[in-house]
Amino acid sequence: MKDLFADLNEVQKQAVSTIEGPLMIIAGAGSGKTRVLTYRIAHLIDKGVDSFNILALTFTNKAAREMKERISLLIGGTEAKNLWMGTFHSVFARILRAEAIKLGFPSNFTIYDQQDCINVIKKIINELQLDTDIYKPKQVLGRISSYKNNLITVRAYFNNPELIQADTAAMRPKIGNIYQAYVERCFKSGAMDFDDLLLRTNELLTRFPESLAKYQDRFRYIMVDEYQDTNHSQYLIVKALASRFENICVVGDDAQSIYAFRGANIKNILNFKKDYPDAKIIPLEQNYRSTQIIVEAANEVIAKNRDQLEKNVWTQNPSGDKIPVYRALSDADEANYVASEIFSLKMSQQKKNKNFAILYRTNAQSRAIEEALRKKNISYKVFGGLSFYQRKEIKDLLAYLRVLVNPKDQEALLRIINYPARGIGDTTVNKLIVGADQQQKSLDEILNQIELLGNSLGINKPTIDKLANFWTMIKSFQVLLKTENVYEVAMKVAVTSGILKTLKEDDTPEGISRVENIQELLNSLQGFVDEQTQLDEGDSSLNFFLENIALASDLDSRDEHDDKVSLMTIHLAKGLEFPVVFIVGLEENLFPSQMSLNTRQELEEERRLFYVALTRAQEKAYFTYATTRFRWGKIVEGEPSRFLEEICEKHLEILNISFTNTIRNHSGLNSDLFADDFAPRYPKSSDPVYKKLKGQIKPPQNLKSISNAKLANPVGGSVANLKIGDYVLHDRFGKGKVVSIEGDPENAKALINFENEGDKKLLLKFAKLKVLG
DNA sequence: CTTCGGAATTTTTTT
DNA sequence: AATTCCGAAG
Repeated sequence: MKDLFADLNEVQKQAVSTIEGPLMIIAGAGSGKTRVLTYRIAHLIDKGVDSFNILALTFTNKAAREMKERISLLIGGTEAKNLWMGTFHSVFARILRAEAIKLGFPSNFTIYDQQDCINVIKKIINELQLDTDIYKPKQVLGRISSYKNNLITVRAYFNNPELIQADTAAMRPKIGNIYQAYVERCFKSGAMDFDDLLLRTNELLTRFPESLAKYQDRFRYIMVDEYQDTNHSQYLIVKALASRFENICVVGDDAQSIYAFRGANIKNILNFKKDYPDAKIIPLEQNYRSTQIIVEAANEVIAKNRDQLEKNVWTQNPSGDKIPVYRALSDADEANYVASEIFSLKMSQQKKNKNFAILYRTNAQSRAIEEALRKKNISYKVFGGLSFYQRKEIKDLLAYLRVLVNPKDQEALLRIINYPARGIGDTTVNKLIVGADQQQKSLDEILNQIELLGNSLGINKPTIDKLANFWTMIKSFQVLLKTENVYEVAMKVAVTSGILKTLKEDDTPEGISRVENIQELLNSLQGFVDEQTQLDEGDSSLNFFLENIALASDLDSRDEHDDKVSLMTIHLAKGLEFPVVFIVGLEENLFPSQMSLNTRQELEEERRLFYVALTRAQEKAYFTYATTRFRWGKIVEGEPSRFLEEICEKHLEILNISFTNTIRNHSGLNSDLFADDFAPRYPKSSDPVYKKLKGQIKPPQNLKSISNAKLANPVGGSVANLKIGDYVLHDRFGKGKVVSIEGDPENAKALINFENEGDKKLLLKFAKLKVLG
């Protein structure tokens, strides 16, 4: 066993060796937090603590896996095997599987992702005959989610006049009814959403003292990483579990709290000392990651925030390069600058692709950058955005698998009942739903007896047969599942259901890629089976596979051996580090986001986000912004982000025109700003409620948007005379050859064969093509 | 019941 | 620009 203390500084040693009682480690950016955590766990085990009694909650599953590996290396042997490590969601999902029956859920409950939730809410809003302009499904879900995260159940909601009052004041008095219907429907479907995984865990621990005792006894040592981003629900779980032994160690940095929008409560970390008056607090302030310039610049920005714990992050590292600031003329220009900078650093300093990260505020920004990197043949990987498992074809096949595991999963069932098309239309589906409602049965129970019940539901004979056939097919898959492994079953499903056949009929590039995606899903099932069967206590059930997917994040698939530039949102970059980091799109209304300018709290979160972004960089950071950018199908003008102003100029290397000349005076926030945390949100004037109630009120004009007509049409003479056989250059698709042209001159479309992208049909008016000579 | 095409709507961040 | 929604024709 290796000497655990040899490569730690004094403060880190203290943090590692304090193992009893409550402890809060305030870990500044780059201060060796992960090292402390791993060593601390290794130290615990070294001191004779059974790894079975340790619970460590991390932010991603991948972080957990890696930490576990490192611990195994430190202590050797298989001691670390029993460690329970993972995200809140995955750890408690596992516990809930074992305990679900107590809560009235089947142990094979489904986990609904956000899209599933939104679909359920949409249906409810329609059924209640409410207006989806006022009750926007996504917003409603956000509201429900925040209730759940604050442990406000439906009953608690209706018992709380203040909440009802707040929603009524916001012109949305029916939120409670939607909430109620939503919870009922999830329950009937045997489904939990992400928030339920935490809420129901709380329910389990409060309603069943014996369960509480069991897990308190098991988890004698608890560690929570990224504590600043826990929400109230998570906070209560931790508190309940830790209350017996109080061996609770939380690690976090209030300056890096960036998930308030999904309920994270920065007060959890700010109030730790109140919860545990005996708590030791150890600040880790020495940064080992970044150059002095980067650390100082980051400190300058974060200092503008009012709500924070005092700390002083410093470094002994070399001072390093100034941070270049590039002012781009457009998003494409910005992307090209980044790409050529990467190219030249690779040449001059032998850097690898994987040494670079490009960080942005919104996923949509990746497009322009991808294009620029492709042009320079720099290989990259985009994280986040629309993930593999959210693609339609994947969700379709997964829906079949979900129904096999949990036939009550209504969302999945409705998704596949007529896909591929088998003549079961909306009319029939509605009859089924109404029938199920009247008879107090679930859809699968109706389908089980469809031949008996169909007539009384007003379904005609041929349709009954179709339903019966469909259901027999599902049943046959279920039988198969008893003897065959999940890969074989999924394969069978893909073929027998007709999914593969339907997809193969489409031979457009998109269609072909859909088939490939299905293939990839099948491969990953195969991989899952192989992996799980090799493990001693592997679980190769379909149920477990689906759970893994539901809770997987895109980051979990990150492979350090892959030599690729990483593109991701700043949120996703939390906890990572890269030698060179580009922070792009530093413009007002983009970063800080337009949506975050209403309250001081929101603006401060954007600033923390900036802090996170900058502190990812080890050797060199770059800032870029664009004066015009393609957004929402329009060209929009932008001005430099206020965050650039907040950094002392001596740390910056202004590459072209000084932004300080162009910067406006940011008076700070928009109108009625200093809204309090819990003040009810009154609808803004742009809110549809106002339009509905008071007739057409003009929304505030976006001052910055320029009419499309002038700029987006640089066709000029050249493209107007486009002929078949011409070679053209497209902003995104690159070089291509014109195959055909159709339509009147005003709205002419051209079919173009692009070298890298295949055939595309483009409207010339918008395509911004350059004809190559 | 299905399919197709035009219209409307949309953009923050995610376990 | 891209996705989703909706209505009409088949």
